[in-house]
Amino acid sequence: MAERKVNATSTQVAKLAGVSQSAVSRAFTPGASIAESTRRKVLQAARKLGYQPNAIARSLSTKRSKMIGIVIANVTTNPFYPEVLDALSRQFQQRGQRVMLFVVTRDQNLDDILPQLLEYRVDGILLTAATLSSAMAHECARMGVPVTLFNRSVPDAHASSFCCDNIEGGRMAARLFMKSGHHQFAFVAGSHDTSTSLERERGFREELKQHGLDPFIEMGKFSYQGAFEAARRLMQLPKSPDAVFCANDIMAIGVLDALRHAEQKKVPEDVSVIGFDDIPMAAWPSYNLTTIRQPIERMIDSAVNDLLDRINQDTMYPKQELVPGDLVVRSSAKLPSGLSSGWVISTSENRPENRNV
Amino acid sequence: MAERKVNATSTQVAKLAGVSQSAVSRAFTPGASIAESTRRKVLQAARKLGYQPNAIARSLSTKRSKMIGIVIANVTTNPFYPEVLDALSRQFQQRGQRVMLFVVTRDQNLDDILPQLLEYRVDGILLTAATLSSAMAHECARMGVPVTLFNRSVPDAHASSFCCDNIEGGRMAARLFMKSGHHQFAFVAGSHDTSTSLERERGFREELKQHGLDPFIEMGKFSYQGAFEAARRLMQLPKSPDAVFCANDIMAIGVLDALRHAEQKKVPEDVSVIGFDDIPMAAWPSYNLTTIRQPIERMIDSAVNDLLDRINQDTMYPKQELVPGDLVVRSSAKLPSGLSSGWVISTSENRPENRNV
DNA sequence: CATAAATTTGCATAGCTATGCAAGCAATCT
DNA sequence: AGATTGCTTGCATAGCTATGCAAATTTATG
Repeated sequence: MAERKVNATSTQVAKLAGVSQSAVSRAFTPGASIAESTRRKVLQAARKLGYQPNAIARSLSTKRSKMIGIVIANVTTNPFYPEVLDALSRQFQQRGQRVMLFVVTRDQNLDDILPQLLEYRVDGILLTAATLSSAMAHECARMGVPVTLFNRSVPDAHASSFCCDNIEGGRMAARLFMKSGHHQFAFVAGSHDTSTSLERERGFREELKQHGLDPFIEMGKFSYQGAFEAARRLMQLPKSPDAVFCANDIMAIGVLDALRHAEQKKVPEDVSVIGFDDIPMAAWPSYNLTTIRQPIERMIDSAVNDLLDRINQDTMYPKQELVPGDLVVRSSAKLPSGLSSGWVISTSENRPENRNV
Repeated sequence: MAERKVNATSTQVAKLAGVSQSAVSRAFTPGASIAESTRRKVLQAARKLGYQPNAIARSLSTKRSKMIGIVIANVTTNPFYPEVLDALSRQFQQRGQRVMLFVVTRDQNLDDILPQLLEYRVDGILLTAATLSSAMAHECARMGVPVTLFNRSVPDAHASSFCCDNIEGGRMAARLFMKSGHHQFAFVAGSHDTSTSLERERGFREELKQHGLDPFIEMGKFSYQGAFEAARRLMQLPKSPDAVFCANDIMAIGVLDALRHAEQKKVPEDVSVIGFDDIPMAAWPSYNLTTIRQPIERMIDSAVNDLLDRINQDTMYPKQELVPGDLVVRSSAKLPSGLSSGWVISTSENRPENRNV
């Protein structure tokens, strides 16, 4: 590795091409004022020297890093989040933004890591499965860095937020259970301090309450294993539930496995299970999970657009958006008469399941 | 968002603290020559102005961005990779490096995206589930940016590479199958141009060949769905296999589901299945997959250490490391006499399965 | 107390690119 | 031909921090 040439600079390229350093800069700036002939000269010299513009220097000069900070949690415990990360990364990439990534644990304090993003002068911040302290929200606002929350509702008006309509999702689950004649209901929660879990629980509860019903609640810790154990506890109850709604799919799958393999229950004959998210595994024949689908692509599109818009015009106000989820009917929950497996029930239209992923 | 203060600079802090700009810089540089009393003055002024050092400017000045470029694929199709990403991100974070992330598809050409990393002057590059053209390897070497491959063997000597011993893994699978009296063997490949799949196939083949045996090969496209279909094709064969080794766990799970739900086969009574990776799902009671475990943490540790070492001393040569995998015995493959489920067979020791994740 | 040694400080500059401005130039119009 | 217009170009500087070096200050030593 002897030759380790030091990186060429625009000045060196300029010298070789016989032009000024400004010309080199302009040759690499789309839309800059430069004659086609000199641009060619510059590019040729650049190629000869292996020159590549220095994005760090550019960032310093333009005060735009073209980097977005993404903070994400649960990436190994819930397949929904790799899906989100993939879509986000692809979108930003396509819109000319780089991604600075932080993978955190649910209990990790963001107040330590947001400063690290701000230090690099990211143009915007996107938080997934993570919450924002209001001190930090304020700090970001002060630095003029817009923040968007994905899948968490917003603590104050300093940040945008894009969520699935969790409350309505919970209601849909409750309605489906009731229509198909269940009697004992249960909710397997993720945690007691996460808006997604709380809201799904609330919708579920409220809808049941209108019929004078009340669900058991068990804690599934947002994990397969936690939900597995929660299901076992539920089955110990004197009046064990025949309808279990879970705060997400990975927990629903844990519940299914516990029911079938540890409790000798048949699904959906003995117990019906509904999840939330519609991760790819939900469609596997081992599970065939009835669930509320979050329209990831649409949600991500909105979130990315909002963030980039707010980066480009700092007059814009943060926005809160609620995207409706779709009930995907498969066979982990008993069907009411008139409904058959393989249908997607959305607020606007119903259609056979036919997913392109 | 009226007040959007412009970010404070070290010069402003210096003025307020009544010291020079250099003093401010030194106050934020661990180990710099500065009196404790002035450091306190500086920090106090900094707090008052909400000053935070500008990492972009620092990078320009020090010629170290403290950023690592990570390129990763398959993040939604194989749970192994979220696991890898999580570990990598955590490790780098802990060692004071930021992560610039690119999520790619398997067919995407890295030659378009590596320049984007180099443009930001990342200190090093880590590629996972992605291959490196030798032109790009050369380019990185020329820029003095070390590259490490994770889970891909190396195309030339310009990059380090950390892999599980795939060939030996394939051999272990073949030996287990043969010891427990199987007769027809099959391998479900990922793709024909990926070193992991090719090497696992090679080990499997070679070991069988020593006993005059030869496996069927089917293509599973590195996905659940692809392997599901591959399994169905295998079962159409006149002498359908009773022992199927898959290039990874997610495909093994696809095969299991196809056997059970589409082909009415019992596992392992009719067909034995072995996977590779030991993703968390492999331990779920629905699957109980016998598999070759890749020791992720150990591999990541080595890879991260190697990369950081090469960043700090450019005299070091790239390294190729092969980490042995462990055979994890569960119940998706018939057991030879004397072996019981729940054991981990490694090259150095055998022990009951007891995993801390 | 005087001197040597060690520590702290500020000055000046490097690191690389983008861009406002004025000057240069060619093309167009009258 | 002379005046206008519009495009290109280079100059000079800003953007923010780190650091070698010499000067200034403090501490230790005899």
